Amino acid sequence: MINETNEQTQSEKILSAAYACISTRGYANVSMRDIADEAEVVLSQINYYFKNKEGLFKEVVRMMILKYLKEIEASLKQENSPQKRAKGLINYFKNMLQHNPELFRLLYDFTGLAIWSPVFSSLLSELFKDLSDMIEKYIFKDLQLKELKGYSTKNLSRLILGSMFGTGIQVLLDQDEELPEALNAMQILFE
Amino acid sequence: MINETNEQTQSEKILSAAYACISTRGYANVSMRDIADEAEVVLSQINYYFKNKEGLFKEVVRMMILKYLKEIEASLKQENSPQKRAKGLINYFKNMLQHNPELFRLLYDFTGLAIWSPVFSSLLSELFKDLSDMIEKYIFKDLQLKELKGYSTKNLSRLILGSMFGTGIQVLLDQDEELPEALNAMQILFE
DNA sequence: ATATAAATCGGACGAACGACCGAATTGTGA
DNA sequence: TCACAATTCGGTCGTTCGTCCGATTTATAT
Repeated sequence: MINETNEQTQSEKILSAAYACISTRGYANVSMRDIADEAEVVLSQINYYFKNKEGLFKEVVRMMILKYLKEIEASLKQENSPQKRAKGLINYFKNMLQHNPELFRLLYDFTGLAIWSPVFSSLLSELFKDLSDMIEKYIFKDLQLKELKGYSTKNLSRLILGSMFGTGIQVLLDQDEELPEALNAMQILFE
Repeated sequence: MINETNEQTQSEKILSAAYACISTRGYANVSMRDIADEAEVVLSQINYYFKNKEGLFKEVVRMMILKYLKEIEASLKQENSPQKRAKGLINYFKNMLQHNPELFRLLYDFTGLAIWSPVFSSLLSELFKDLSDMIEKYIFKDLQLKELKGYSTKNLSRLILGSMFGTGIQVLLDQDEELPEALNAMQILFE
């Protein structure tokens, strides 16, 4: 009997454990022994399934990327008007920061890793591009040009993505409970 | 003869070397031996002057914080109108990303460290607050309320700071030379 | 049932790390 | 000049890390 439906394979257990460890403690503070323990698996199993630490981390990044792309597209296509879609995106981010900050920490952490490692920089760079394209597609496609005030929708999308990211990290660092409301101000672009 | 003007003391040499190493290779990829070599100093000297690795890194962070506060305030007070000051701030950021990306990398790196370490989170959290207050003071103080469209100047300042930070990291990851222009779109807030 | 492959296991390796120590050297004040 | 403190130096200690290996167990196909 292979792969009973409600049971995780070894490699899945490892991947889940790695995801959990890194998102709660940071990639720099997690060892392969930590992950093996969390997965209830012997250390050498990680090398068996993922070759080395970088191979495992790459899979975790891929997992995270899929999660972001899926969730954000879902939050964007819920509504119809550009304004409502922007609001939906903002709410998704505020919600994540409040109830699932680990996911945002993971993004920040791996983006930091990507700064110094070419292997990860291409992965993360693509994620930011995909997210920006998604914002452009769902929010700006239907807008009349006059509302863009001379700025390209590509740049505006990058700016919106950047403002969410940059505000998010401030929320994470600051215990001020009002800070997430700063994200609302992004709607000023559509008024 | 103590501390000849054009000569660095040992602790200054160590601090400069640490700054250089971390800003070009990331704090996670730099060892105390690397820093000692760069500073042309024996390893144990670092412990003598800074006690331990954390003590040294804290001083580097303090150094970086002063640099940011000083340079950004200078770029803000150059102009007089809120619009021009915003433009000056944007230009400072674009300039830094192009000619001194190490400085931005340093900020991103230590902010990432701050996520997981309480010691650094208070330092970085204060920096973001100070920068946000600075933006509020220099850009929004003179603006009429009607231009704020119901959003608090505090939140708008956080959003502006966040959009620069979040756009900056995208610029760093992406080799697209047009991307820094996305920062210009921030001026849409003042039109 | 048997041979072969896949998976699991415990353990060991060399390398790198931060911290620390005692000795040697240099500087300072009486 | 001398005693004492500050500084500099080379080296070592214990720990942790990622990787790798050989042996054992389990699954698969003939």
